[in-house]
Amino acid sequence: MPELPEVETVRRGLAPVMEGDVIERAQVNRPDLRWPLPEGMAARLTGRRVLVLRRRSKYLLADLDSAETLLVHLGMSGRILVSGDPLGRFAHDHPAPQKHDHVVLDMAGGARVTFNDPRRFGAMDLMPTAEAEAHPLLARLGPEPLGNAFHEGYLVDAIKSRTSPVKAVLLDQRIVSGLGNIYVCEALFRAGVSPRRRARRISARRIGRLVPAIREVLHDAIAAGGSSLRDFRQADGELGYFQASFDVYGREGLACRRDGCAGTVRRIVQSGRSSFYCPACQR
DNA sequence: ATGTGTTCCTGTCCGC
DNA sequence: TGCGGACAGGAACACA
Repeated sequence: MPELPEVETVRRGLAPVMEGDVIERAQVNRPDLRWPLPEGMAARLTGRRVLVLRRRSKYLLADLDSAETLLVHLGMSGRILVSGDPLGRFAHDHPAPQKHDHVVLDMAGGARVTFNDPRRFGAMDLMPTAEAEAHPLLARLGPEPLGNAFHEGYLVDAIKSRTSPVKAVLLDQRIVSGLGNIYVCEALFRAGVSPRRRARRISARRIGRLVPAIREVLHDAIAAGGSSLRDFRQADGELGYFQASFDVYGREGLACRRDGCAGTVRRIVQSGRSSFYCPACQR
């Protein structure tokens, strides 16, 4: 579910109530998500001050004053909601507990941070802050798509041996980290590249269009507070609204939105996932 | 090394 | 209303 823009939206919502504040109480309602939760997680979080809330790819990282870092991944259906914020930035009252509220953090300042994940594809872990980048889930991630290390020369080199369709290659987090099914489809549309095209068969010139297309669609989505399909919410419970700007994702059978294009958006399945594209303007 | 299919889990939607 | 099947924003894992 949440891709980079949604995770960044959550981070921006959580940072004002978590950074600098102390976790007064940590309630852990089940022993596992995708994997077992770390040993003694509740005790290791209780009384700890959150120094910084960072994002790496689709992971949230909270650096604590115990020199440990809490890693959170939202999987497909994970949500984090804030309530009870005394400064009025979020709902003042705590809502009734919901099914699948797996972890609840009460901050000393009054805010409550609730992690809810029906499908439990999400994950949490705790590690020494100094070893965060070496964590197995983070160590092999490719560059951030919005960072300086992601550029035309890098991408040309990274995919030059890849014979898979570019759609599958851009979903590979080792190539570039943070894209998911929606934003790969949308970026390929903006760049005019077919999701079916073999990665190594894309000219450098067209890769030169793909890189800014990826950056732009992510920037646009972050500015819109992410995309809300089914269950994504910003930390304050509001819906993101980027889904209204989708050109192809979920638009099977509808008219291509590019000016002057008479094409119809198609859906195909590639390595088990839906791809949406306009066959008339993506080559 | 690279490519592909399966799997984890719950919920929703659509057709009958 | 109920039931079965398809599908869902991820990504580790097993195996060709």
